[in-house]
Amino acid sequence: MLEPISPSPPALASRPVGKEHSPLRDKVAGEIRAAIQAGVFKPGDRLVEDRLAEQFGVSRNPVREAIRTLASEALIEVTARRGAVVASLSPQEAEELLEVRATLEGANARLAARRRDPKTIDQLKEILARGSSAIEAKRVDELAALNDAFHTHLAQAGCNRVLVDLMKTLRDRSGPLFRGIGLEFATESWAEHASILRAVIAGDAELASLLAYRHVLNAGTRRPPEEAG
Amino acid sequence: MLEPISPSPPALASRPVGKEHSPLRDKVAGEIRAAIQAGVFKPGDRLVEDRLAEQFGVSRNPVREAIRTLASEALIEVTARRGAVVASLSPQEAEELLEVRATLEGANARLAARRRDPKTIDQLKEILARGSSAIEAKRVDELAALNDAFHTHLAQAGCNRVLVDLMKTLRDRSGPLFRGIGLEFATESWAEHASILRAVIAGDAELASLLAYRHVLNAGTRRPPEEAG
DNA sequence: ATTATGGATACTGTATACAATCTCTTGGCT
DNA sequence: AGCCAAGAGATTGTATACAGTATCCATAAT
Repeated sequence: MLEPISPSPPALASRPVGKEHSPLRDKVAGEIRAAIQAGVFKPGDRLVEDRLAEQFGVSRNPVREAIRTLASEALIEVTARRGAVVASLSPQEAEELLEVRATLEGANARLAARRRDPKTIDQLKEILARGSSAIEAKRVDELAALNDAFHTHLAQAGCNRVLVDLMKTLRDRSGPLFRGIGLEFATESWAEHASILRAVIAGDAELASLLAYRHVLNAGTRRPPEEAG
Repeated sequence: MLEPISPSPPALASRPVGKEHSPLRDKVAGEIRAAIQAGVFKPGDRLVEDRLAEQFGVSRNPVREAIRTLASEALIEVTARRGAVVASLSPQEAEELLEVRATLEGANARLAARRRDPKTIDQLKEILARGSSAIEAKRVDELAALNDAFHTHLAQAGCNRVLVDLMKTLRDRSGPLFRGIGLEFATESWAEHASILRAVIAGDAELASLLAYRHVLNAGTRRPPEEAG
């Protein structure tokens, strides 16, 4: 998670002839994002450029560019000449965020139900099944990834790229709210996923929209206001 | 628009002791943003770091950071090792973008109607009146700014900061679609603003939402698919 | 003519250096 | 003891340098 980023995955012999390697700023941004999602970097933690640069084995420049990107995603908060800290969600902000997410998830579910793309629906069924198994077997740790997969594929089913990108950003941003969720919560949440998918398959756009909207708000209310900013 | 950015507005004698000056990256980002909105930089135009740095009288570093920010806002498109170009909106993308904008404007109008903040409503009335005058006097050039002001204040009336920021970003992003609008279009659009505000004042949340939603979509359909990407 | 090939040029990616500013501590004063 | 000031250290802001790629054009071969 916090190890140096080799200039390129040293695949075979030596391949400094970068061909399909992404810029360091992207790798760094990805690492920091992952660290925030995983809770390695907690809300309020300072992100010191020198420190990050050293940890990743790069210069400060890619780090600074990564910071700008993450700031635009509201995952971190940057104050001029004072540096960046991991964003905190005040109860107020959390509520606002969930309201917007709910609205967009609702709009997307409506689109998905109108479209009913068989391929994507099959993938959603598959994910749903895997989630159910995980819950039955009480493998809670897998559920965060499966939840993300479900929402990602549902977004794809809506087939609106602007919406896909926005929902992903908002989902990442609201991530800290849902870390370390219990089995009980996960079960309810997963049942809601099933209902949403049923409505989508049935082509019931308004029901799908309403269920998706409430799914997000429900998730918020199940979780008491915490993580003050 | 494209003149050098002095390290700080050279107010009095010399004030290198920066106190309330913003970083160059922000000024540069602002300048580029403005240039895109104003049509000085057109969709597809390349943004060469060296060139920008020289034009603004700064080094490439602030320019690069500004580019990351603008890329996150989807105002420009960056390809690794190939640089940045001003974003183009394909008809498909434009439609998707307007659908999302309409959804969010609708959600926001609903919130605004529930809240009915007197102060903000007064400001909206004022803006509406000024726009009407401008239309009567056929001062079309003022309308872009007034339109933005109306939507900005309507967003404030909704009182959801997440929504405010998102809608602003999407509005900027859809800006190129509405450049150089005719008086006829502006008149229709402004009449819709009046209806929305009436619904908000009446506290009719569902009507306000519907009108705001349609207002955005109407604006899109009045304008034939153009600006291919 | 068309397509390859080579190299020159332009541009982006990354690192390093220095300046400006902030933060925190130390010392002195009341 | 408590508070203000000065200075040292830490950190961000900006500029510059160089390396790695991409792009373009001239030239040559088919």
